[in-house]
Amino acid sequence: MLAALAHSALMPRNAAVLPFPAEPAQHTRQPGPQVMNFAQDSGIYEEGDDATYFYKVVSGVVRTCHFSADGRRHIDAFYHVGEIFGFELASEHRFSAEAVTDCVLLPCHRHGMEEAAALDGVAIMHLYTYAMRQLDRARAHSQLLGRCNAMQKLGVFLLELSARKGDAEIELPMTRQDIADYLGLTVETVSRTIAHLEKDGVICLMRARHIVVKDRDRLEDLAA
Amino acid sequence: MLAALAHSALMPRNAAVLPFPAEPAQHTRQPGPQVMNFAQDSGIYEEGDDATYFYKVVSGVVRTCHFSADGRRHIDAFYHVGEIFGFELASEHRFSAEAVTDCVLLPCHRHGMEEAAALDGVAIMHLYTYAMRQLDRARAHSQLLGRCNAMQKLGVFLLELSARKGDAEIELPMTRQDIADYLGLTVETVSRTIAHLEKDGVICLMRARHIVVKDRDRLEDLAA
DNA sequence: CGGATTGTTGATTACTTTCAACAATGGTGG
DNA sequence: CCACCATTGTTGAAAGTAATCAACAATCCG
Repeated sequence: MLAALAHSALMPRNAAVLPFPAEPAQHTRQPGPQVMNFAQDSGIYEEGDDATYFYKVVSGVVRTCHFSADGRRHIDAFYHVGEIFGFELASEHRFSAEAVTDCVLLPCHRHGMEEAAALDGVAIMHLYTYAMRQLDRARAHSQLLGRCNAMQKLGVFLLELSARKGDAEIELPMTRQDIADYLGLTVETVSRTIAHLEKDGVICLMRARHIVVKDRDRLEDLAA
Repeated sequence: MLAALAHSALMPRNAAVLPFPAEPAQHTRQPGPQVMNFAQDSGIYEEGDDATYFYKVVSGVVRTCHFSADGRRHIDAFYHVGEIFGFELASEHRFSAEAVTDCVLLPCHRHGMEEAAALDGVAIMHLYTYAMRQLDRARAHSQLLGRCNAMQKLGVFLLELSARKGDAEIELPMTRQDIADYLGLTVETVSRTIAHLEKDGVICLMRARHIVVKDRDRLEDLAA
């Protein structure tokens, strides 16, 4: 069991990885019949739905979000290939989930996971590790929202996307509105801030959704 | 094991409870020699310290925080009696912890916990439950920081304190600066917003640290 | 009592939002 | 294949909210 912990420590910091269901599904060119397809902007589940299933992203990007009484949307997180979302402690989902792009998802039955955990110490250790990683992510996000101005928020956001891809060239899967709702800004501010970064030569805006990080150091200074 | 899950579901939503160490310590009038005392504003651990110990609050209030390069402080969370803080996935603490008031804390050895978890399915289930509860808390905080104005932030903050105590009369253990750093505001804005709430008759400011919620409904409307 | 800390209040500034208009893009059907 | 329309993104001007700078009041300790 402690070996499982040690192993976890070696995994990438923010990865949302669970060992179930079996990995093969994401490696096959033709995903088995157990995967589901979701069109861009379609809902996967809604806040308050029974959390019977959680999902692993096989391809595409997913957002989890919450709508407040006055109609404003808060995006809690984006989930990329290989990541897990929708796993809850409570019986209901606390956020809605929607497809940012066309997606292939692998739905996993929650009770299956819990039964596996009951039988298998390693499985539950993974559950725990998953929860703690998500926690780190959520805390980092709180810090970003609480302490930073628009420029810093965008800086961190772009650096994260770039780091995830391991490349200075970023293809944004989400709209400006998505970015705004994730960073606690408005579309206009996101747009203006990106324009400002381009004017300063920190990034190059090839197309609206295609950005190249020109000066990573300066971006990191901003994001500090 | 599933019984343990069901039990967890009955516990208060945001409680940060772990079964270790044994509960008796918090019930004795004279805590045993294993507890530690911390004076107000003293540091418990610093960001980057080895996360050898985590802590349970026996009395007092603790804040976990992070200092950014430009000297600004972000308070991640406040921990009250019975709650656990400083439990990490990584080997180092990601935040500093400080005593908001004079505190009595019960330090717990991390490896002790992990060994217990390795041997005991219920123990690790509690670990998992703890992590997921903290996650809910962190996500709610992100939402608050990302989507709300000063008035709404203060509304939610005061309602939480009031709910925790189960009383409309609140004794604030923290300074305005603490509140500001927790809500992503400045001291001045916190002070002004509280004054505004008082002028509107929503709260009554007995002393700076002693607030009575006069009109809970209106406060909830603000906080929505 | 006196000094330091904490909290309040006022005036000004800065940043972000809001409102508005327009440009670019992408998908669809003729 | 192109034109058209809806969606998405950008930019400008004005307004609003919170931050900053500054001064003062209240409170807490020694």
